[in-house]
Amino acid sequence: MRTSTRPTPARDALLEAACQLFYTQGIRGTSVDAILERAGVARQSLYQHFESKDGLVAAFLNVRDERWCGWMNDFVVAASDDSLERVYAIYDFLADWFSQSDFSGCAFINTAAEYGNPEHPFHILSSRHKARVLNDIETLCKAANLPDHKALARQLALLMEGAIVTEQVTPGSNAAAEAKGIARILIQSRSNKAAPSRAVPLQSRSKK
Amino acid sequence: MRTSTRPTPARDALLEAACQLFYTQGIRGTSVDAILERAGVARQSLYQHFESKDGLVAAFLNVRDERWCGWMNDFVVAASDDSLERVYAIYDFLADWFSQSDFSGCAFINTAAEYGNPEHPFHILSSRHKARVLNDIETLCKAANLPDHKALARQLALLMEGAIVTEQVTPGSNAAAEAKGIARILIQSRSNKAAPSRAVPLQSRSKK
DNA sequence: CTCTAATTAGACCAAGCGTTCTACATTGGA
DNA sequence: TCCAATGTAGAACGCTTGGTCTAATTAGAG
Repeated sequence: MRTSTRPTPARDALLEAACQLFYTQGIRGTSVDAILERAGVARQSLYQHFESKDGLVAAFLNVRDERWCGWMNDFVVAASDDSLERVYAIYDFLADWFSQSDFSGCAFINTAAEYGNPEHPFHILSSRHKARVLNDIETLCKAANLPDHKALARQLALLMEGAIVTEQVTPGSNAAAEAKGIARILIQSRSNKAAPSRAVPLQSRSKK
Repeated sequence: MRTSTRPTPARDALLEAACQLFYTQGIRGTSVDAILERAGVARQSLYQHFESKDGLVAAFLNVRDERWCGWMNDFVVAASDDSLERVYAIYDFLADWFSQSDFSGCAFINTAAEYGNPEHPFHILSSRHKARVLNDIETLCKAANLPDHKALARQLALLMEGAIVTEQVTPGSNAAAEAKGIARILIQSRSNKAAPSRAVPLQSRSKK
């Protein structure tokens, strides 16, 4: 019998249970039995749709990547029409995320922590996800006409990581607001630097 | 038979093996057997000196906390006599750490990732460690006479976390230098803010 | 020497793990 | 109606896990 990749009720339930459990309990901390119970699905169904537990993990990481990037992009687009405000909205998105009751840090940071070897397939998926996020942030910075947008995006991404783990290790530390404050300083200092004259420009570069 | 807490060759070997393996492979990813083999010690010795695997984990987290903070403080003290330079040296310490062949991120971030529940004893130890680190950074900022040193320390700590996970998930990303660059901007922007006049001060605050 | 504590080697155990297998029920199109 | 796909329930397998037990050996202090 071959493992089918087509979506079906059982497959969906498994993937959904996997998303919740792998994220909140960790991968090694989640047993196949726990997933089956949560999904309310027979043992055989798992191995009908996925090669193994590891196959289910890979599927989880892929949908998590897709969904998370979608959440962030949807949020910043909904947050404002102004492209600079959208950059700042990244950190409002974080604050929103952190306040969710099942927030357990970044699934990909956690996965990279569990599978420390950078050659491990799961670790590779994690760094690929981070590359995509960086790319999305670059796009936002470019849209806002921010100078040196690639370097800025790297800085903003680092702030994001810092906020995520700070809030994870020490919940309630308001790390999203902290990161947003730093981002503001970075962006303002960059705008100043880009100004041709030695004096601080009095009018702001963006329209509104 | 009672578990002895006094240091002895076998106990030391166990703790050392635990430090290496728990750090690089994760806690759940390290079996008792693997520790015994690495320590070159009999099974019984483990349970003579530690209540259980979890007891050994707790011991590991405590010595890791002690050692890591010691490493950082020793590094910044050795780096310079100038108290401001010592603040910046935090990120040189990170670069040094990242370049070590067994670098696997922060043991405490990893532990908090593995044990997501904030009530879990290991998670609590992790956030306690981060509180100590924050305190050490505060002390450095205060020594450098930096205005609003507690708030600044929080920012610098967030940068540190960001650098650590960035380098962990994506090795070779030069995250320590990136974080140091941001720290420089933060500190300079703070110094400007503290200056009484509207103009940018021309002479630097530190002597060298 | 002798007592005591530390250590060793390895069998052993119950529980959990991921995985496979068998057997049966449901269902929807050809 | 029949077929094939999809599902269920649950036993079973082989391996690993953390932890216990027994018995023998080592080594330092009085």
